[in-house]
Amino acid sequence: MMDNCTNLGYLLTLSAKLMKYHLMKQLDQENFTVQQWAVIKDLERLEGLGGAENNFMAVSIANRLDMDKPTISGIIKRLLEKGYIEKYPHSTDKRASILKLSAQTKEILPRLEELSDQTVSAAVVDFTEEEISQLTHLLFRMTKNLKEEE
Amino acid sequence: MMDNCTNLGYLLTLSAKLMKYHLMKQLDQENFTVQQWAVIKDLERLEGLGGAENNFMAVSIANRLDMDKPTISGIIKRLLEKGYIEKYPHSTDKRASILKLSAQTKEILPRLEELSDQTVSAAVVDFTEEEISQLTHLLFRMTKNLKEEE
DNA sequence: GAAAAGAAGTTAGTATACTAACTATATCTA
DNA sequence: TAGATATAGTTAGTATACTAACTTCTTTTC
Repeated sequence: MMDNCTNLGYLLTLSAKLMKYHLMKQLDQENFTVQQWAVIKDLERLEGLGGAENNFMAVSIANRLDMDKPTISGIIKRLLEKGYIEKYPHSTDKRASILKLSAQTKEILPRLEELSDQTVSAAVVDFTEEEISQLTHLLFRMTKNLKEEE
Repeated sequence: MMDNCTNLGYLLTLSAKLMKYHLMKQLDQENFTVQQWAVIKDLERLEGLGGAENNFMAVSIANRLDMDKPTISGIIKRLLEKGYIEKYPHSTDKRASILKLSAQTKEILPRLEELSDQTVSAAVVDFTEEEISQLTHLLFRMTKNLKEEE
């Protein structure tokens, strides 16, 4: 039982690392990192839903993507520098900013989506639909267990 | 299909990150990082097998743990600084060093093992033996697919 | 046996993940 | 309404993951 668990921890870490590395290689073609893509993807989803401006604050993005504030602060800084997102003042909170995707980014989004999908597809190339569902379900439960441990 | 794949990528990354964070918290009690523990664990396993001295070179450890040379170089440097490992000259290759666990580290190993096992156990607390085997198997296949993509 | 190619490890740089501490602003409490 | 507490975001520091380039040494080639 314990041997299996140790192997599980190692395989989880290794598979996530390999997946991230492959995705990094793909996104690098368009000058994005994996984390930058995750932020872009999150903003796209929220813009599609048309939610309140508070959803576009750095702290909200950080919460949704399970990131630390200094981490999201740095990522946003670099996305602003690259012109991939734009920053607007919050209507009532002077501390906060509202972040939006730039036109340039919206234009390239389908391409990034494609690159991302290719990576995951390559990882499960020989999986059945049921196996993919199973893996997703098991990972979700694991995530839930770990979050409850906090 | 594509939605499920996107969710899979996200869950894989998230679960690995949560697992690593929990392990980090545990190992921090003994002033180890997750990567340092992985290196220690790898050396312990090899010392147990009593293999050739080449197995204890930095490049060999890097290969076994799927790490880059600069990365392993930095980790080993910090482990040496902490006194957790010791460095000896290679018998024939002046470029290389042989790395061994210090007595201090060997003493604390059972404790680190326990902390590590606790983390993984917490993640699969409500899993059956079969589910753990299944998850391990699916992750292994995913890893294999991604490595073949290189 | 000398030159070319390859390998072990390090350095420099960028991006991130995290803790701790900070500034400025908002909210809560007595 | 003033002081206490909390929050949004940033800075500083450490550790890591990666690319590129470097030094030193070993192996291969002609």
